[in-house]
Amino acid sequence: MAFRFEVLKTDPSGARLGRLETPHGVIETPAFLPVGTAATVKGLTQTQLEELGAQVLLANTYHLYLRPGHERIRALGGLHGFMSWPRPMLTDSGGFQVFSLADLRKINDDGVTFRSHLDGSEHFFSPERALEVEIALGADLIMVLDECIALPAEEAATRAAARRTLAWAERSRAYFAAHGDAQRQMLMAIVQGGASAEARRENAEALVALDFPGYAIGGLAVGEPHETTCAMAEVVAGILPAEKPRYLMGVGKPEDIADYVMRGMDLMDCVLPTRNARNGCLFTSRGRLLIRQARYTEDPRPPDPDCACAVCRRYSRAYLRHLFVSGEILGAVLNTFHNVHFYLDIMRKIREAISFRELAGFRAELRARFASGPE
RNA sequence: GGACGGGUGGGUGAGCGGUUAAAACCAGCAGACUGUAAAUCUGCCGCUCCUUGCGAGCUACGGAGGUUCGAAUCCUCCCCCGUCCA
Repeated sequence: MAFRFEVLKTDPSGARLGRLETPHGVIETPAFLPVGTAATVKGLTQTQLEELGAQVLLANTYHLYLRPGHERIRALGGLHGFMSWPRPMLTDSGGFQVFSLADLRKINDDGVTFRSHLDGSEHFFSPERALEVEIALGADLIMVLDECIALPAEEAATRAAARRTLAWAERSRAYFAAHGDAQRQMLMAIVQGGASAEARRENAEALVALDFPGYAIGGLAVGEPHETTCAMAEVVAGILPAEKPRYLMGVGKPEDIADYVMRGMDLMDCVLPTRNARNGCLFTSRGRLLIRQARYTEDPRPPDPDCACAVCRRYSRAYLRHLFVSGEILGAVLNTFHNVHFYLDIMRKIREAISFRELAGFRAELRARFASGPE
């Protein structure tokens, strides 16, 4: 059995400590996935990611299909061989691009027609086509194509997107049964339903009936209040089978992550640590630190005095500010290294807290410190 | 000594009679970023005041005069800078 998920321990809060076995190794959950859309976590080498303890990376089906092309990647050893990443990978289907590239696509029940942001050419993605590409890419965990809508949304639009996502999940399952290999890849369904508890519940129940080996919750963290995100995660978690992994897509802010874990989430990914790093925002145990600010010009302290990462052990705020302000590429690298460390470290501490059954206390402490502000 | 071309806000540099406190870019200051079209985007960026308003006053386009209802824009003189000719 190539894939096996096991819940080792639960916390009174609802958090789960688990292990997900994949063909490329074990993922200890809850886990955070650094985002490597174009087969690279922008700014970091694979060696650095290994040092940081990244267990699993996310890449993007749509972007890699456009460039360099999935067949090319297949011929070069799949995603793992191509990018030289020995550990587990997950590919997102392109469903998020339905949302983020809304101006460049048309959608109907058959699938999505994208106009490439690279050269304007048209490309049709159906649930089957997305899977064909994902099978070629060869990630361990692969996602069904879904329709991710913007929030707030009308109830009718919400339900239509959820219904379409469900129909596509069914087609995806059939296609994967015929063309995929369940020993090699785990196909995960995505629950939609916007900010409507009723739509979420209905969608989750229908998807559970299709018996996927794992489930994701999509369409959240697109601008709605944190309470809504939590409420939706909670509703869906109550329906998903306890013995299968759960992936909350696209979250979240550091101070919110424990809240999602407490709703029973096992996997999470987010561009915040990497994108914000490139834009000069460092996450520290005492909140966000905008390295460009004039106050750090002569500050000899490390970004986060309580951080043990290689950047904080070696470099000052003054130096990182200089690099950022000068547009030096090393600034982006060091900031990214620190931020990814920060996220992975939070998850490590969360796993530890669950094993001691004290996640609620850890969460409260994390939030309070994070809100105190740097200095 | 002569002939041209120039001197604009922290910098580069538009404007060439009124809608110009003065384009644009850079620098500076601040903010945003949630399954990455992002090393991106947004706001502020002469001074002072307040009832913070598409508010009021002041100062400003090398210097001094002048023309005009009105000048960074036109005229005169002066001072600088560049290129070329002696």
